[in-house]
Amino acid sequence: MQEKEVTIYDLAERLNISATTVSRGLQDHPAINIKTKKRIFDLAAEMGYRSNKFASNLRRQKTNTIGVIVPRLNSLFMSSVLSGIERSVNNAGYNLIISQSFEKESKEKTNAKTMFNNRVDALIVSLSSDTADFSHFDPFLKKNIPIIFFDRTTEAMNSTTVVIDNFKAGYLATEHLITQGCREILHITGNIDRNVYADRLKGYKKALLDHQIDFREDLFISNDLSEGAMHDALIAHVIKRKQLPDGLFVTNDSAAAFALTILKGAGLRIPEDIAVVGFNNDLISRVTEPPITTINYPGNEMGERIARILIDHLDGDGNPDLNSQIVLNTDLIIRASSIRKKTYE
Amino acid sequence: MQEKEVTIYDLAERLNISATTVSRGLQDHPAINIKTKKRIFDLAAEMGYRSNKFASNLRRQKTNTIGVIVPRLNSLFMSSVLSGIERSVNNAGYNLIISQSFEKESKEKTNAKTMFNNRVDALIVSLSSDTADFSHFDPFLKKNIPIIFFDRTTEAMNSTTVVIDNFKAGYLATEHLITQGCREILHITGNIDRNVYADRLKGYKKALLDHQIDFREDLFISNDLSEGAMHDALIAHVIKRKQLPDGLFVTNDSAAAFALTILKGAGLRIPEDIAVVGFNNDLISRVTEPPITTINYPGNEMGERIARILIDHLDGDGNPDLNSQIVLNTDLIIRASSIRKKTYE
DNA sequence: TATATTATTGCAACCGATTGTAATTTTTAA
DNA sequence: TTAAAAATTACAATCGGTTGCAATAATATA
Repeated sequence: MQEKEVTIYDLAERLNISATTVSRGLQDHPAINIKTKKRIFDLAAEMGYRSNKFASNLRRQKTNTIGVIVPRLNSLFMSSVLSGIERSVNNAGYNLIISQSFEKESKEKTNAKTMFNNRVDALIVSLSSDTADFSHFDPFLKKNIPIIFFDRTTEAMNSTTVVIDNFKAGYLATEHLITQGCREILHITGNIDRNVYADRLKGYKKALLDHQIDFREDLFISNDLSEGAMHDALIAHVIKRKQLPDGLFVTNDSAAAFALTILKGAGLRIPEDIAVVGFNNDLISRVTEPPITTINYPGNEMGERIARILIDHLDGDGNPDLNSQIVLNTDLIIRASSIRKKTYE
Repeated sequence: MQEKEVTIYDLAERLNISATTVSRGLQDHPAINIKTKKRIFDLAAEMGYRSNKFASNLRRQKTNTIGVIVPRLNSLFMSSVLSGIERSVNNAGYNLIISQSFEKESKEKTNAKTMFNNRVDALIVSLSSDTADFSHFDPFLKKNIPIIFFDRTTEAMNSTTVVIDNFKAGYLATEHLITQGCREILHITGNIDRNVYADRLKGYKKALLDHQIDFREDLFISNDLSEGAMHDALIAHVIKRKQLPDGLFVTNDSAAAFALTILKGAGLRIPEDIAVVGFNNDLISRVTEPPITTINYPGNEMGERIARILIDHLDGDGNPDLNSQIVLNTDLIIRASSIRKKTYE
């Protein structure tokens, strides 16, 4: 039942030419006569030939595979990025192996090892929130396998990074809240060892500074952004203590949506009591009541950008200057969760 | 700079034994003396040896890779399933290649071809919504490569399928609305050539029947569940025509959330005017106002189940009875979007 | 001590494609 | 018509493990 696999030797035998010629013919090598190529392709199609990637990889020491390690797949942002990467990379003849770290350094290390053993030609990484040690990427560097970090990056390794301007985004979000009359703006974000959160925080602080508002430690919370964490943060630290801020800037839309729900559950009005701004422009930010003001995060564009850089590098002559810092632009998307002043006042 | 790759021949030479013994030693072959094994492992670690999967795959004609094709990654349900699959499959020493069809048959076909050429040991598929032709799976069948369909399945190929009881789920959702006093229940779902939507529709119809409510064609809409489609469906067909239903059962939570937002935007009260039930128990169903009653879809469990079946098959003696139909249980999760009667009435 | 068992290890072919170099054929130039 | 140049094609080694079978070493049995 199991059909025998067709090899270039089978094709060669049937065509009375050498396997070499078949191999070159299939690769459209210029040295092969066009008529011969046609005969090869025709027979290959007829016999249902498929190239054996392992033999090819083994010989060429290249896999045409790119590994991706991300914290999680389940956000609109992440799947947009992946979508962008996949499209570009596929067109260039590469495959993707995708894995999730589930925000854990240990899983990220395991994934990296797997990618390494699978001999990916390049690695694309968005770091897990608690990754502090980067030694799992050393093997790639040693073998000159390019790594690109995006979104959650690090300066600890000087690879290429692709990010948005998180500082600006944090600034815009905060300034918007200030413009809307907020003076006590709570900022809830992730592990500030991560660039994205650190930079947003810097933007937040700068906006406060520029508007003569003092930064207050008690208006800054760093947690894992889970529903439970948001609940604890808002209920225990804010609501029960009657330290009601008048603005809330949360570092992602899911967490912002949790926050919104929790605050409403506590009887607060959004945006009248507390104006809320999220981050990412995930679907979820548009279906809450009120919909959430957020930062647009151009995932697709980011993905395509990443792919292009890698492909140019891999298909080019591998020039080693693969450590540029690419910063994409972002915008603020204003929705009802933060509008407290008429624009035509 | 580029470090030379260490092979079993390097190890063999250093240990003064044959490559054969090294190979067997690394595989923990019983014929190899335990002391020899230790020497091999120690040296391997010291020299930074890594197995070359291509050479191994080439020789063994097996890749230890499992392919996954899904419509999209960006739903809590899908990423739960993948998470479940990945965990189990990783433990058993397999890798995953994941790709998205973006709900398009053409992309699904391309993905399938890629998987085939990458010689995955098995394929896991949730069909794109418009896949009507299944010939892209034929090559797998011919080569006895197992395929498991989950969620979006087909009976056109007799492979193993893993699904939830969509009929029951549809029934429960509908009956719940009826219990809440709804009599004109609009059902919006996807392409009913797909089992999931067809079965939910059957459940919907049966529930109506059991409660002496006639099925009305005008209370059934099949579309692509996008925001635009929901908008068109609700605005054009329902609201403008003043055919106000009193219940709405939407086949996934994102679409239900869109619907909720659109209806509220049109001035309708949920659940007083229209009670709403979604499907999947995605995060989004919990943050709308009101939160949406939905069907719990145990993604993780489904993923682990799929992985177990495959691994048992692959690691076992490949007994060919790989065409069972597995149906997982589901529940209704009641939230405010559908509660119109006090439970203690 | 001789012989039979059992435990270890190694030889050599093989998986299927790729590629430097050489050989052959075809085309062009003299 | 013949030598030189260009176009095609083929030989054979190579990539790095894997595995059937033979060979050798160690241990047990008579």
